[in-house]
Amino acid sequence: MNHKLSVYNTLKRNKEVFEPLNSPHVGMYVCGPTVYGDPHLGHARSAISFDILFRHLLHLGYKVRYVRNITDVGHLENDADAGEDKLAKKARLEQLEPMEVAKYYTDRYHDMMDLLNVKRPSIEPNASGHIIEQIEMIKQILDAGFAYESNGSIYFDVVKYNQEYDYGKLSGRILEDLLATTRENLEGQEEKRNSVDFALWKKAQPEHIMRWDSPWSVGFPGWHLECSAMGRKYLGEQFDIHGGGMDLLFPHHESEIAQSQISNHQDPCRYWMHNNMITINGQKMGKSLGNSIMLEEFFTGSHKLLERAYSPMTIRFFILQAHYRSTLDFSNEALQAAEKGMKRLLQAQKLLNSLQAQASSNIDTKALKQRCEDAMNDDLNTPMVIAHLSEMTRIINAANDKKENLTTDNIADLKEIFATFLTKILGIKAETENNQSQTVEGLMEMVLSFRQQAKEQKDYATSDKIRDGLNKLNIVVKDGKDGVSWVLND
RNA sequence: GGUCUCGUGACCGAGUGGCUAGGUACCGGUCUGCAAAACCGUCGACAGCGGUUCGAAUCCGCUCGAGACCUCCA
Repeated sequence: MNHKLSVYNTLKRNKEVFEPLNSPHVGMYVCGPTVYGDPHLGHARSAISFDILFRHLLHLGYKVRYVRNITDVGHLENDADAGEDKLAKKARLEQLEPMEVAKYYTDRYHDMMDLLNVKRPSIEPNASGHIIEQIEMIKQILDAGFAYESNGSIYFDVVKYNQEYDYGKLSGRILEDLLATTRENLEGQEEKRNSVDFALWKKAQPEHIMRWDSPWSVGFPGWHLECSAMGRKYLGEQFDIHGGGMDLLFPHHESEIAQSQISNHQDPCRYWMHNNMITINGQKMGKSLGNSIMLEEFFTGSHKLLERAYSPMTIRFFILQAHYRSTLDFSNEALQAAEKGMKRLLQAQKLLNSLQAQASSNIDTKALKQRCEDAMNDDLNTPMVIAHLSEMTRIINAANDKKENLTTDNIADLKEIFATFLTKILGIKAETENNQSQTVEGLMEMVLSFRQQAKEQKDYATSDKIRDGLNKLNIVVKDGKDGVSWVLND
């Protein structure tokens, strides 16, 4: 097994060699979506970033249990007691059962992730299905004396915690600063001892639909608790990797650490990994800013900022062209550049099957493969892998033009490299043909034979008419030196 | 206001001291009845100022600019 993988650990603010607690097993938890809205580009970035990690760990031979939750309860609208459960609020607006909304958007999320070729996690627990585990954890924290009850709600005592532990070790926050900079206009703070305290359990208001019984009140769990409870249940008191978007770093992940320290007497995980945001005109794309573009809008082109539709694979490749810890700026131009670049790689991969081998070569394909391995092992440097694949694409094309020699072994190596890195790890594959492709194939062959006939008779008026007509149907005819071919633009 | 991150050629985006990724666009070429596509090639940058160093996009300082978190957020 290759042990050279290093990852950037937010906790240490440095790259570290990855060493699992119980090799070859790896436990990995990633914060999943809140299912009260349609998935947008940001969801894709997080899911794809950790999909790459998942795939690479599998490639390295690890046995990975990948847990990604579905948040279907718990998030308060704000920290005030007026905070109505997000799902319930949405449900009221749409006159639907809360769980109906959750199911609908969970399915939507799955559909979009499938299109993006994101592997499904090993376990995908719902917060609503783990109320008992969450109550159990609250009891432990209460017993330890780090939480208190106030009017039926339970709060985590952050100030007390910070006297023995470090609330801020992950996010770099300093408690004094937090206490000094808390906003004054938030209401409902009177239940808390300190403004920084966060809810473990909230008593439900009468109009609150989603509610569960507990020793303290009929209510619902606080918003940091589900990940701690479900992570512990499925991965143990301490596991290897916890991931999520950078915007979850504080207070969500910081609070998870506090909860685990008290209930499990240790950090929940050893490596914290965070993907960066997607920006639009330099600003974070986010639901609250109202500037997010839904994934379906990309696939159909139905958004005013989109010049046209972009396929799921284009979106995936676009995301992988940037490192997961960098911000990535959206633009039509960048998307189209990604699309062309991706098609070029896929074309080269296809070309490998028809390449003629030569007796000797001065291309070192073993070294090229190692460079791809090294790039992935260096904190998942997917843009570097793509750069290497582009270099190989140039070589493949040159070999196809008889300007470069490749041996049988070279070609086999290249096939393996593309299959491993492009297909298996980056998860980039040719868009699936439509199911009528056989018919279309036959039709095209026939139409193009007519055109060929016209051309041979120098009847260019007819041949161009055929070509222009096909163009209008988004079929591009390509006259190459080895005959005619065509492609259906999407 | 506090904490932090970032500023790379027309655009996106790698690169933590010397060998100056990659993609797209542009331009040139190959191919072609023409065109498109495809392929090949070239050009092109490190926000500004100062410092450290034999040598800096890369380290340090300052200035300017952008952004993130501190409130639900991938």
